[in-house]
Amino acid sequence: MTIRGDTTRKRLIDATTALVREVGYANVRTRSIAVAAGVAEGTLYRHFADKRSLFYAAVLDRNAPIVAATETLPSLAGQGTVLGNLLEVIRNLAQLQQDLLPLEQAMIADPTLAPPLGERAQMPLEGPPNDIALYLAAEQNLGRVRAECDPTLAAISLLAMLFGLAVHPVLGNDLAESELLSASVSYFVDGVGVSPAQPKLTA
Amino acid sequence: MTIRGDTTRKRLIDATTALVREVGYANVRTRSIAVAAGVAEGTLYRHFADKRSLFYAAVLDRNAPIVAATETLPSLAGQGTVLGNLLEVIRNLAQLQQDLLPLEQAMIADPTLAPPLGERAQMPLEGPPNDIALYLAAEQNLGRVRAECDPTLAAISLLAMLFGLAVHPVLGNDLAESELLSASVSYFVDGVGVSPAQPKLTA
Amino acid sequence: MTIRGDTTRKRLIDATTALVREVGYANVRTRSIAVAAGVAEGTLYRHFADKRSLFYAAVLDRNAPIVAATETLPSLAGQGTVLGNLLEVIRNLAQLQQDLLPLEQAMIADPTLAPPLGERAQMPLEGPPNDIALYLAAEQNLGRVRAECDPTLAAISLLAMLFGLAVHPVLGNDLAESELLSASVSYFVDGVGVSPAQPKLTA
Amino acid sequence: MTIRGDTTRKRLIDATTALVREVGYANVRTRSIAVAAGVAEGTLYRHFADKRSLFYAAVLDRNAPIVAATETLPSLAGQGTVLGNLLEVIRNLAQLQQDLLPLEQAMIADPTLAPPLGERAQMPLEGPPNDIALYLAAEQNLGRVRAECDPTLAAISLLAMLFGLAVHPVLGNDLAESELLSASVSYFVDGVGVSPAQPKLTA
DNA sequence: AATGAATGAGGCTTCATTCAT
DNA sequence: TATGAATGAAGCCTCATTCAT
Repeated sequence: MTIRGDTTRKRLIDATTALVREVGYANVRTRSIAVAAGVAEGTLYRHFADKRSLFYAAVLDRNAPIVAATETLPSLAGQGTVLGNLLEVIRNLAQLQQDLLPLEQAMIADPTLAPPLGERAQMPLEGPPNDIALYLAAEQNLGRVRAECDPTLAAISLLAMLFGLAVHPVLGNDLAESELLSASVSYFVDGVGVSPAQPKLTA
Repeated sequence: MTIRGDTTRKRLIDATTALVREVGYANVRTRSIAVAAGVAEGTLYRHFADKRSLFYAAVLDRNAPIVAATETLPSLAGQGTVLGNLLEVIRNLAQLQQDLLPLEQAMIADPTLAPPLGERAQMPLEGPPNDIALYLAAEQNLGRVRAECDPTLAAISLLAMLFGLAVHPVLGNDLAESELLSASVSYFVDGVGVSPAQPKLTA
Repeated sequence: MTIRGDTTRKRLIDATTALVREVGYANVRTRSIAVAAGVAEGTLYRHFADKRSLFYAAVLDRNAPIVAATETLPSLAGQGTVLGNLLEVIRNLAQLQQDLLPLEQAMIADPTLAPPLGERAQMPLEGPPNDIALYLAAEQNLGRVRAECDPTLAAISLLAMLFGLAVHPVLGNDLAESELLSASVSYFVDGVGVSPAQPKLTA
Repeated sequence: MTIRGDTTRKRLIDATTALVREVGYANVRTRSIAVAAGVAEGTLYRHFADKRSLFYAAVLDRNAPIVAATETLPSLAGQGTVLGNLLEVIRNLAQLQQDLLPLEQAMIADPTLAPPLGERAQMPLEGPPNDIALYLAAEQNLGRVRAECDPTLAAISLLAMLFGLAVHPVLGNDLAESELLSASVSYFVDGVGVSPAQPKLTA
């Protein structure tokens, strides 16, 4: 592809992301995408096999920085506090998810959009759960995470909570900075209960 | 409505719910609904103004038992354990959500489906967050939930987690009975971290 | 189907036949068909799965009288003259082929239109070649057709000639009544050559 | 045209012929032609005004050898046998027609492809009917063809038969060598009938 | 109330052709 | 001359909805 071609491709992806966020995938028309991208409708099909493929390209495009953002998490084990480290990462993810979420939502709501096997590996959140699980395991070795905790299940729980919070429009759009998010992560790390039977001592 | 009419209405709703779960809202056709319900296409419009209304009726229909499922929770404060009480309720919700979730998903993914103002009050999960918050507050008064915990935020966190777990097809379909769910609730109550600065001893 | 439905179906088929003859299959638009039939475009798809199916239905519809036209031929063996009998049948076929030919042409020119296996048995000319072969065999038994003649090959030859004549716009549209047609059949029966080595005697 | 240009032109024509034979004219895309010819899509329009012109060029290209194939026929009058001479020519034509036929078919099936007036004169089979008619007339003078035979009509009949046989996929692809073809020509020359009223004895 | 044929707007996609490089 | 990205008109088909029966 030439520079011109790459530019067009990028504009199509950006237009798609923006439109999905605005009106939802089901209401995004190829016509609208073309108009928003400033190209002819037919041009879309020089760059993507069909509407669905463009949609995936958009998801993957947006996902890259998200995956990258959690890659460094495991190396932070032992530094700062567990809560601080997780909160930092989750905030990052929350921020980036703003773009990704509507796209991901559509995929969940419409089985037809199930990703082709070849691309599933790079789909959203493939990296983060793993990175978070690795981090929790590392902290577990250092005694800063409870021994009974299953790092994998815990990572899924945490991300599920983030997803749930992001989806439900309880608050405005500033989830990343919201008190709700930090409170949630705090509950995840420290729990809400007071369990006398479990004397949590020092690490 | 005659008896026959009520029956038809119910069959249309059930057919809708089933189809949404099977193929996703985006792929549910009024034709399919009519066929599944065993009526003619035109009949649908005798019972519902349009497809969207039928969809809402289905959501409300499925939401009722979910709302009921948490109603008794606040009265359980002080009995059993916090973890046990929450787990029981969450499992119930997970079970009941199987029908509702796909419908709710569609509503979130497609702005066009934003509920008409008149019906918004009865929309999903209006009851549960409140009931759970009431319960947590009651337990807080009893000293079984940490004082720093905000009952409302905590209730939202917990349900967000449930929602996230239910939506993402991480495991099989039996979330209600899964280890993942109980582990998640456990982390919510007890936390994953070992916080030296907070010697949880007193009640 | 109701009477109303059958009527619509017939009108669609007639419109298709007419349009194919006028502009060729490749240039027939579903829109044009609908307009010509006096129905909405969508109606077409209540009666036929797609454009191709409508096309087939039209072919089969037109083919029926053609097949019928040759069915009585074998029973004429021994009556009149061979030339007369064949000419009569061929003229009939030429007449009827006026509608069918453009449809058949399209099918030959476009491999995409190859008939589904289920319908192939009823495709054009399945009957005629057989009927003509039977007739020639019967005449052969009566000594009015040369013993060296292979009835099947001969039937194919004759129909091929008819097809070729019909396709090539050598003359106007009145092939059935043309001198060319009768001359051709005459050559087929009597030959153009004068072969001294083959003393054709009495029957 | 430079040498390169001529080569490209030839490759485009060959690619077109090959594609029409493989997938049918209706399914030949300018894109496919360009790919098959190993050039860019735009290049096609440097050598031909449009797709239709390329198509005609291909027809003419393939028609040349066919026209040539019958040129010597008239001079063979009186030599060998009438059947032998015609069979030889028809076999040649059958062989050569393999490329031309699909192209010609498309032209017949699609009125849109009616040749521009300027090129009509050189259209397919302009030579053969004439050559064959000349040959038959010459043989008629020699007494080897029946006096009642109209050479022009007979030539058309014979070629129509060839066309019909070639178009209909009755047998495999080797019509030129098939028994069907030789039998057909034989019927044309000697007839299938035994006509008592016409004692063919003299030359 | 029920039926199901008919409607028709509009979506996705194709593809011959153009044009800047 | 060649390239190939871009164009945009137009086709086939879908499907929620209407309406005569």
